[in-house]
Amino acid sequence: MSEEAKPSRQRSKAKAAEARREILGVAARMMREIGYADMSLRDLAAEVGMKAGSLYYHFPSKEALASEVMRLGVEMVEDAVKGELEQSSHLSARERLILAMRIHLKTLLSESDFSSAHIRCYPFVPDTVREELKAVRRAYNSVWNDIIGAYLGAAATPVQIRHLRYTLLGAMNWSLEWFNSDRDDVDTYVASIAGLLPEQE
Amino acid sequence: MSEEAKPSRQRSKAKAAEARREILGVAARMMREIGYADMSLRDLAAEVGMKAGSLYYHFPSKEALASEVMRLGVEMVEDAVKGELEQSSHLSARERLILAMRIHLKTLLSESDFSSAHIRCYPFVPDTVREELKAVRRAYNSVWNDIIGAYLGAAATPVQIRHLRYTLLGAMNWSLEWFNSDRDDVDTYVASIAGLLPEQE
DNA sequence: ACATCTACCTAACGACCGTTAGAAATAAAT
DNA sequence: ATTTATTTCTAACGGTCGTTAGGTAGATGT
Repeated sequence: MSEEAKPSRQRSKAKAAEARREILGVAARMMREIGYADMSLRDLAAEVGMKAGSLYYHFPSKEALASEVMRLGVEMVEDAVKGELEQSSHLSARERLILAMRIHLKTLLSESDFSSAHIRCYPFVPDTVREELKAVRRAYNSVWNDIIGAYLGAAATPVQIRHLRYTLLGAMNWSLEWFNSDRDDVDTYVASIAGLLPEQE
Repeated sequence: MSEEAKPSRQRSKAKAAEARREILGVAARMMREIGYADMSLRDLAAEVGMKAGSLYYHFPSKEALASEVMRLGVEMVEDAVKGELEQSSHLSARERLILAMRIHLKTLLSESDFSSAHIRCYPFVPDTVREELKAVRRAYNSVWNDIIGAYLGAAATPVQIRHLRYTLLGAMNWSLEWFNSDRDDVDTYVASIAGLLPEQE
């Protein structure tokens, strides 16, 4: 309530923040669709109703913009997965794993251009950007290590965990290459993967 | 033996063919490493000891060059997988599936820059190139449909086959993002995936 | 010997790129 | 009304890109 009535100094800062968010959103979509290299700042600016130079009021460089898009992409899936898992402590380790897959896939395929932009662009983004993303990526990896470790049980070796993580994340992230929301359904595909995961004793 | 003594008209044509092959090989490696957009024809030419314009003696455009690299990439895995399967008709459907995975992965990770270039660059290559690749890609997909169909048995539905294909190809192709030949081993990873594939009755 | 063909080079064209300095516009504060 | 701060624009810089036209050195053919 007091938000809208605040002194106008705040309003203008809110305006800048909104422009920033819009730039990030458009950048995420463009990176997902055409990649980092082919995303020109002139095209990006045009889509948010600006000229290329004006973007530099909000971001110091194309690399910094892309880096933020991709960092948000990891944080979004991580928050979604962790948030859902916290509400589901009553589930079995296997059910929690399957739940995590469903959330990861839903975020990727229908909710976050940021996450899909991260996955698609990571291999070809400048080294400096990849370096900046190392920490968030490791954090998200460790989330999956926990989930999979709990599923495989105490006898699981680190390499077993790592391999299963690669297999499952590969099976999920690869969906960016084929998933068509007109034809495909996230829950059906998750069930299909889940069929490969036996109950552990 | 008569090859080296052939009239020099042949020799010169062989020279051109060799330059062509070298260009293709370097292009494949560059596409895998830095992507289609960041591969400049000047850099590519320099690596084969030419100037950029000279590439146009061998290829009509960058798109055509990339298209040929990627087409060869599919044909290489396809030939490797089909060749190995033909020599292994005595194996069970499950064993044949696992064998196909091993060959696909080996080709991808240690033998063919062409195949990995295809996988990595496909999402961001010009539409015209993707269009040209539709046929070879469909052909390779149908190879996997056959293998997986035989594994799942007569009761398998098309969507079951498709989902398992996506899962397995995703798990394999994703290895381009993490596989490190100093630390990882193809056979070990294949065994890990195979552990998820139960024997069918 | 001369002519032809092969494989490459030189030099440039026009287009687009990320980025920057400084002006202009818009809104806010006094 | 004037000053101040915020946000965007203009216009350009230096650079790289794919591509092309025309030239050239050397091998080949007659």
